[in-house]
Amino acid sequence: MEFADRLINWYEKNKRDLPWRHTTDPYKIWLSEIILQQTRVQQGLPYYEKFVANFPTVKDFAAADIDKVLHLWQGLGYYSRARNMHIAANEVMEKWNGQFPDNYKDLLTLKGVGKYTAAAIASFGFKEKVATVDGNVYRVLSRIFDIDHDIASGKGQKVFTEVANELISESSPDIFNQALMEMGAIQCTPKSPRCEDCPFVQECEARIKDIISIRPVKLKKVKVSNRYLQYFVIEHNDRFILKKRAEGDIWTGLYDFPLSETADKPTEFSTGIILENTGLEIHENTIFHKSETFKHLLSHRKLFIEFFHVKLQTQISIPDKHTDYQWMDIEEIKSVGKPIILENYLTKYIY
DNA sequence: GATACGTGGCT
DNA sequence: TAGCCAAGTAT
Repeated sequence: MEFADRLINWYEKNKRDLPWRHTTDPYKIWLSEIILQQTRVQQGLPYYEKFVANFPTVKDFAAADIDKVLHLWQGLGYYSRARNMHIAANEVMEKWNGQFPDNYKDLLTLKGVGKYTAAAIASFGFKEKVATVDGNVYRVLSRIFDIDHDIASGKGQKVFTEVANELISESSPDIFNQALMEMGAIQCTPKSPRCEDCPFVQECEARIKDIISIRPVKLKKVKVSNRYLQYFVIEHNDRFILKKRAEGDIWTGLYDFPLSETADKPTEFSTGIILENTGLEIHENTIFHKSETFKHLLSHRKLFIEFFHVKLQTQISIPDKHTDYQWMDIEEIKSVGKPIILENYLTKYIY
């Protein structure tokens, strides 16, 4: 039997029942694929359900308030995905008359839709014969065929894409793509792959050479650096000062508190820092509570975060130069997207 | 091509 | 613990 047929045969017997596998609606395929980028199925599932329920069509998504989109996305990470989806939804409405492009090339023009996602929508939604090449595919193909190209390199990605497009099923490219990724997800896993009942155990070159643990080859190593943040949780009459985070840094578009960042671990609390960074006159005796230091890991940063809860005795107005600051009550705070570490703090000390 | 961009699970 | 990884894309 051909590679594709054996793969699909395995898939039909072993596949998981996932909601986006019951639709060919390109909008829902798009939703699921963006959500699943760099994200485990178990983490993404509830978000998919939420987004489908809140925005049944791309028109609903396009018309939504970006703050609502980011709130729904809260906790999923890589928030540019949500911002780009909002842009892409509007592109679909304006440039494509509300209909998703029906081919790989045109799908690629949508914001946030790269090679993988364009191939996924084109094949799952329109049965176009184009291979989806994701982390699972790299792993499965690198092992079965002992391909030792670095998967982070452009050359490597080209090679894997060519191999996948040679293997892809003529009649069922969509099922083939699902099957190859499913193989990587539940059979040919990064650690402790289930080789015993793998349909390709006989010819898997990495298995034969006993080099499974070093396939795929991934050379790039992310360097993690530290950042030290001090947040000022300024309260008056059950309201708090929040600000929307600007472009060009982590958590763009989410809301957080006035902030002081230092290059090194902060040694002591300084009211001067608050004044300098928030423009707000705060005094030592108004500090109601200083939190423990929260450690928060991003993929490329290690954050050390302290929260200073300040209860103002008299109302102050926000200085003119801080137009991005605003007073919000608890209900408003709950309605906007925030970094998960802020949500954790709020749940522990404020809500 | 290198780097930025989240969060949570697993070892 | 620290590191790796999970259906990537933009710049």
